[in-house]
Amino acid sequence: METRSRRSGYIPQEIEPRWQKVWAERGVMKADDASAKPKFYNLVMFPYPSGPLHMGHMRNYVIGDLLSRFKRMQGFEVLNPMGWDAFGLPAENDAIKRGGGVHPEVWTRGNIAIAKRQLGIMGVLYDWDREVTTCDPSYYRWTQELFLLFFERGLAHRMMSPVNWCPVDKTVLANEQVINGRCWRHPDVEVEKRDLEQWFLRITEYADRLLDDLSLLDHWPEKVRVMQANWIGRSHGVEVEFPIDGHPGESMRIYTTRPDTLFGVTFMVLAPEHPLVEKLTVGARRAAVREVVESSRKAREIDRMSSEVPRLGAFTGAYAINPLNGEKVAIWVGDYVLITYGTGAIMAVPGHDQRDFAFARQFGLPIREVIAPAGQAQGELEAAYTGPGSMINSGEFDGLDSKASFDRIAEFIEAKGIGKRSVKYRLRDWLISRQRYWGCPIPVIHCEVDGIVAVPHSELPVLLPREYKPLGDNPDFWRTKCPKCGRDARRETDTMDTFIDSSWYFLRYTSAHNNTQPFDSELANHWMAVDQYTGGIEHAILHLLYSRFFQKVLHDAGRADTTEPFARLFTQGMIRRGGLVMAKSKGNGVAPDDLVARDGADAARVYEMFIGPPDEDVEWSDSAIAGPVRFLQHVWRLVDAPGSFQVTGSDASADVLRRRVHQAIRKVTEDYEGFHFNTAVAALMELANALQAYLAGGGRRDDSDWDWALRSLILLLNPMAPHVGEELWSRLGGKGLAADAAWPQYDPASAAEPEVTLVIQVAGKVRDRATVPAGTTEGAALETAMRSEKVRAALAGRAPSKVVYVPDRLINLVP
RNA sequence: GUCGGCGUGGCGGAACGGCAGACGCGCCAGCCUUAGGAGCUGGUGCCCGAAAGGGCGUGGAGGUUCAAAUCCUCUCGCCGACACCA
Repeated sequence: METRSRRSGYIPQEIEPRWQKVWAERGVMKADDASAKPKFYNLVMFPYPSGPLHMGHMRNYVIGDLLSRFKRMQGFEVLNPMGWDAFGLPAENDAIKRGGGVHPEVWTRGNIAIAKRQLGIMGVLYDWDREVTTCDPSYYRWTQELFLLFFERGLAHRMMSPVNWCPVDKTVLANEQVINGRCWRHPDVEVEKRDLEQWFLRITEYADRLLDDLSLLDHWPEKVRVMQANWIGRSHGVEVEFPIDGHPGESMRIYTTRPDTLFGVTFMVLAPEHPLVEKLTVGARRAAVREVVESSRKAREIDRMSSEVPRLGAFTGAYAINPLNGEKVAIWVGDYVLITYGTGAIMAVPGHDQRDFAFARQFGLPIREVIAPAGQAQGELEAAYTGPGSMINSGEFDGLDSKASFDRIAEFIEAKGIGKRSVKYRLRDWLISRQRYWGCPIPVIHCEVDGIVAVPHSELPVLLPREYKPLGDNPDFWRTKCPKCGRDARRETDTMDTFIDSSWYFLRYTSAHNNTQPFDSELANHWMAVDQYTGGIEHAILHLLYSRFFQKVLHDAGRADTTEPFARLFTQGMIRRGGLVMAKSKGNGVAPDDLVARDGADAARVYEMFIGPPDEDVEWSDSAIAGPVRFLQHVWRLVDAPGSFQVTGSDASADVLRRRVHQAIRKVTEDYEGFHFNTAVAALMELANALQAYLAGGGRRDDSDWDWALRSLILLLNPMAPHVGEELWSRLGGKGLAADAAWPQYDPASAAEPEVTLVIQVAGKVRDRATVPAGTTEGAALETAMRSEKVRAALAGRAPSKVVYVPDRLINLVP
């Protein structure tokens, strides 16, 4: 491929490898644990090495590298590590697909090598001494250690449960990995429900803290915090016992967040799986009820999740007694009630709950109004009224405000001993068992006598066998002895969800070679929390919630001071091409290798920053990279090619040049800090244009103003285009590496413009402009405005009745 | 359905309530050149006009304000998340 830059003298292919070598040799991005400088832990979500990286992935790493270089120049000791989320199904699937028997480890290691090389040619630097690879025994032995820590603290347990099963991956999935009833990896594959005994982590014990501490994360995107809060789904309600008519001692316990509607209950509904269904159903209703139970069991998860009517439902023949008003209400079984939430049973208030309303309509059940919006009953309802109002048809509670009555009624219920206040969560415990080979083995042993026994710490790691087949099919792996009694025992053959691996890797980076514990607490406390975490929004719930959970458990275990792992979070947008997200599977990826070969890494980096706001999705353009290419050539010629600009005779003022530089330093610094990289590029281009205008006006290249202006440009550009930065810095005789240079400082007074353009409006319309000294008074501005013929014409003889003056900006004359 | 985000030139996108369209791509004209997919100079929202100048313009309709892309209400369109959680 031909380069675009034959004539400019800027040949990226000649300088890039040279500087990459220098950075590596001098250990530019090595983090010093003992540095006296303020620390800055800059982290980009580590990748799953599934193959070559494309420019969609690269956006992330360029942002991270830019920040690391910027923060270093600002005087921080930067920790900027990288690693590989290397366990996972794609390694197995790919190995199977190719049929050639490629071992997942070989596949994974190969991909790591490719990605690592690609990061290198893009000029992206890391402290590779701290590299972690989650599939390496030197890492997963500590994942196992942490599992045992959870186990010993009662936070890891095994239980029988209806779980999500992906028939393609042949493994169970966490709730978080089921999207609309489908597997997160296979959007066209519906998950099945199976009853299996599985390992869970008790994340629900941390639900309150995970929710409440979101308020500490004021540098996280609001969107992510809202998503996590919704996922945790805490609700405050009341559990109430409804006695069963004709079954003394038996009662139906329901959960409601609307105790103010208790007088509006016209029927009750049990989930099909509820144990009372079998007990309560009367003979004549048995067939109909069984039909509902069977159909909903067989119904595909996806249908059951749909809120479309018709629903499955049947009357059981039994009645409950409303403990508040003594009314007998029919008990139904209905598939819209979930056994997994609350008590698996509800009181139905069709007047004020849309789901109950639909069910009542479908089966011709009564509807009663107990909340009136403006104190007035609405009569026949077309839909449930779910808003606030005052209570009616509610005995002694009539007239109470529906919202305010919550506590009144809750107290009443508690006083009568028929129920109690209760908090429920949508969040479920985290299912971590996976029936796969390529994952971290769960370090426990099943003994017929001693039950579940932890593998002794001294015997870790439980190594994955080399042979690629399910662990359950590998007796050499699972045949073992009980550590307690020494009898024959069976090793656990499930591996862990790979999200466990990534829930603590940021801690491992702080002492990546520690061989006595997962991480050194002192070093972790030094570097944590991560000051800046950058990654994709797709992890808003999964990875970010799990990592927060781990951090809190490790805090409770006395291993870490910090309770939140990531102080500041940035979620970058995705890059599309041809309207689709850039992805290997879509065949629309742009290889960094090709761009580097043609235009150089710096142009590719600048283009990725210039392409649009980093938090938004953007469309890749194959032609628009020409702008950044020209820009870098332009900068190059400012340093290197004295004769290449026409002199046009415009003014060359050193004052103007100095001002432009101070303005650019301010703008670029603020934009880097605020993640406005696209406008930072624009500011750098403007500065380059200002330097050129200075030359075009006959400005001299041998004075100190020029030299300082040029060096400032190079340093501001350096985090974004580091190879050009180093090369030109050294050609200008800069001391040391640009990467080690101090960030330019600006002086606000020197950045201020002495003259401003005053916009002159008449009745809010721009009629003229005038150049006036900064700080012009209102009186002088008005005088200037009235001298304008255009203004006088617009006023047409009328005198302004009102004058609005915004100093140094605008004057508006209102007739 | 609920919640959230976004609608600005041919294109990507700028714009503390105060000059709409910075910066760039593309395009047009000129210069330089053996050559141009290089470089340099200028132009480029739309309409009327030779020009000077004028009018109109940030999805649509209202509103607040001296002043609205920006704030408020309604509405249309696109995108995303959640989706029977009682």
